[in-house]
Amino acid sequence: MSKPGFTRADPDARRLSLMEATARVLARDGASGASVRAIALEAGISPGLVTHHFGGVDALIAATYAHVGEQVSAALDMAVRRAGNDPRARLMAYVTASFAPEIADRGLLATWTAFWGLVIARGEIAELHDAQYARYRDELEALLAGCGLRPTARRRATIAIAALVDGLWLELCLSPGVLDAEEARAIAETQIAALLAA
Amino acid sequence: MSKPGFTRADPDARRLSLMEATARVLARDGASGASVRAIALEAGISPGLVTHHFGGVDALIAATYAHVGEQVSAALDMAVRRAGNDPRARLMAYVTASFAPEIADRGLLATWTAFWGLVIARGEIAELHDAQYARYRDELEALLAGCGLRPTARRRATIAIAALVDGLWLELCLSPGVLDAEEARAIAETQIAALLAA
DNA sequence: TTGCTTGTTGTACGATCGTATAATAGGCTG
DNA sequence: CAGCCTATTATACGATCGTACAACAAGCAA
Repeated sequence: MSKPGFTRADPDARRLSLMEATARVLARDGASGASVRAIALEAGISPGLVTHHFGGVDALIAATYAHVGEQVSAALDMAVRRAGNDPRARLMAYVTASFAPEIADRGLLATWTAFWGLVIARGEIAELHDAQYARYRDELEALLAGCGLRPTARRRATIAIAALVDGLWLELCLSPGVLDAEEARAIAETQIAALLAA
Repeated sequence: MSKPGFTRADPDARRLSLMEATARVLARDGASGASVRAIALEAGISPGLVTHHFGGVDALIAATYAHVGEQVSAALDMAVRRAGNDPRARLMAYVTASFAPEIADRGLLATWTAFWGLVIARGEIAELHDAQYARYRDELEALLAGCGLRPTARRRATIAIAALVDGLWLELCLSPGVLDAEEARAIAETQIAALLAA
């Protein structure tokens, strides 16, 4: 029983740990610091594995974006499930969860920022963003439907709330001193109330 | 009268042309493509001039951000001035101008994205963002005051509208297919009406 | 145990990065 | 015209980039 020089991991597990390492590097050093070597060092493995498992750095960042998006989506869904059955409470839980410390996080913004940079530089990646954002909007629209908003008004209300939440989230990440999560929640609640009253 | 190998430009003019070249490169190739050599090539000068005039690439990008911010601010002010004297019309002109093709532009988003990346990687640059965004919010708040919004409600209304406009602008840049400038304007108008009615 | 598959490492290569530096030359001053 | 100032160029250097590739070894199958 000699100690092995390295452990042979399941490919999926290795891919997962690489994506998590990428997210950490992105959060710490920003997009320009997310090199293959830095990510491999963070994950505790050799740089060559990035090519082996993902074929390239762009693909790894794209996969990381998708993975982080899944996590965020899961966290929001969890918040909705915990909110009980009242439609209005469910909607507010969804929105409020976006301002929780784990979501309105500068590191998470770094992941998004890096990905937006890829969207611009390489057009084909834009489809990934569109798909992810469409799903986000669909969930929001379903919650709005539950609140009794009539179908013709749903589309614009969905876009409005999504934009408002995105803007509040962005400012919460970039300038935490300007407003806090509670105020963001209060602002969102006021606007949502106005939308549902119409 | 022999043709000169290069023209000796006024330092301020050269700095300006370098910032404009940086914005173009950022728009075309994204943050990762904005290297000293690429920018110098775009500006039609030698790479060494970047160091000479700005001392480094980060400073050039920061200066470009400030410059582009000035231009955007000027464009919004111009829209307000053209709107006449009606306070409500002035506010809507300010907001609507944010969705104009020159502002809701993917290239402009690239500049912002690159800068947000710097904000994360190098904390001292965050102050520049805070200052710029504070000025933006101040202008918005002044327009809201003109509409007769009582002082205690101004702060939150300002943040709400700023966030909404930012979110709409972001989505307009990233996924032009989802909504257009006119729909963004209509959504903003509805929300603003609700805020002013309260 | 033996053999095979393949995850993993380490190294190496060419390209490109940011920046420092010396030489060049435009353009104004006297 | 002579002379200075400095914007500008061209080159060079070390570091780091992404990726390719061959050798190694972990772990399962037989």
